[in-house]
Amino acid sequence: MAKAPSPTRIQKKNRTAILEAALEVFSTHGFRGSTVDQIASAAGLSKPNLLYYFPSKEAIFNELMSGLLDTWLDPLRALDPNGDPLQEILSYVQRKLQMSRDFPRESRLYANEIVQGAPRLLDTIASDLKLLVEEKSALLDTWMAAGKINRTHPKHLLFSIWSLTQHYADFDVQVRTLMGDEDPYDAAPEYLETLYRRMLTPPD
Amino acid sequence: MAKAPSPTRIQKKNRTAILEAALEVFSTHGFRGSTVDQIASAAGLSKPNLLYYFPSKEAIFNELMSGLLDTWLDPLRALDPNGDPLQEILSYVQRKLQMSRDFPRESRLYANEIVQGAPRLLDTIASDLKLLVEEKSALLDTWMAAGKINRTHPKHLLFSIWSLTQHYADFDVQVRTLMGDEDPYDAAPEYLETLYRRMLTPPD
DNA sequence: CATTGATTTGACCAACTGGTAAAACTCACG
DNA sequence: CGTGAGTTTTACCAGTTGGTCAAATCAATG
Repeated sequence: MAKAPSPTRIQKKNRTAILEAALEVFSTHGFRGSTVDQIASAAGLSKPNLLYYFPSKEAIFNELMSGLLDTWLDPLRALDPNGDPLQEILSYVQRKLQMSRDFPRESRLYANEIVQGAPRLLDTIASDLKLLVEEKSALLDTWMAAGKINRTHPKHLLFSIWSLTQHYADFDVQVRTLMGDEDPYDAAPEYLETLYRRMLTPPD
Repeated sequence: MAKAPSPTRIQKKNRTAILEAALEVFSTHGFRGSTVDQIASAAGLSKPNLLYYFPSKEAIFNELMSGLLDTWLDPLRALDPNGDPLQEILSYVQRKLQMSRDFPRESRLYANEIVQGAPRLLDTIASDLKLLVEEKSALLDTWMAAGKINRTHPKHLLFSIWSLTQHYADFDVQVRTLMGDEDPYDAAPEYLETLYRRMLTPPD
């Protein structure tokens, strides 16, 4: 089906540059707010030259998005049914926080899309993500039933982890403005560790 | 300075309709993604007619934004130094959650703006909001010093409250998709109450 | 009911946007 | 060094967008 006519050295370099530039531009202006010209010049190309590598603005966006989603969900997939429940969750929180620090643009790209109603992403959420969330919610449920962690609403627990960790990337401007010189990521790991430890550690 | 030539009945009605329409459109598409035409027809006006009431697209946006920010910060302002610390914070969380439920578009409008770097809002954040945050952080500090609530980073505490409560409005599509029939706001109040009670209640 | 100021409309514009076509150039390979 | 595929550029187009303007219409007051 898919023809793979061995991409040229130049092709590889330019496609990479375009996707990198597109991430930068899309994540700061959203899909509609970004122009092909912006992406092209950010990638060091002319607009028609960029459109030689990708058929359309939407094609760039889609390739970027599908590439992102996979790695984005990796930490949740890694939640191990055989590990120590509390440690598994705390590690998940820290890994997620680390991703916000290392890939803030990816986080903002995703946030932009969801805030605006996820018009180009709803299908993926309703299928792939929903499946994964159901699976991991069930896992959390068994941990709670076994008394390994405090009983609470598993989905709200997941939402809260996403929300708290991605906040540092998505609201970066606000967070940094309000914290002044202090780097938000200095205290964030400990804050979240404490929060979820107190929330989830069962009594005695 | 400001001329106030007693607005007509029609003027009042149309300006209100425009701002309502603009809230709807801006909050779902962002500033750049929204068109004057969209706003105009959502308000039941023609584009030139809309521009008879507001000089430009940006003017509509600014008026909307400044009107929003004021009410948006009211719950935080209401944090009472003389109240019971834990109760004050828990009430603040619930009030903020209530606002997400009642005014999700306002929340998304704000989120859109911040995620994209707050180009039209940074000044306000750096002055008004920062001042308020400094004041309330200091208040939280005294509560912690007095042993009324657990010691933690006050600004991260505030960030986490904003993040968790606004998440239900900003990521509404995702939350509802993943929760299916269940209304997110059924369990959210209790979840957040539990979370912050466990986080902040000092050991007897 | 006439007139004057407020409101609305239709026609229009210049800048921008996503995308196309074909000519021009570059580069690896024989 | 020639040649053909791969790459880039120049010129262009049609649709959209924010905004203007003068003419037309409406509404309240005397």
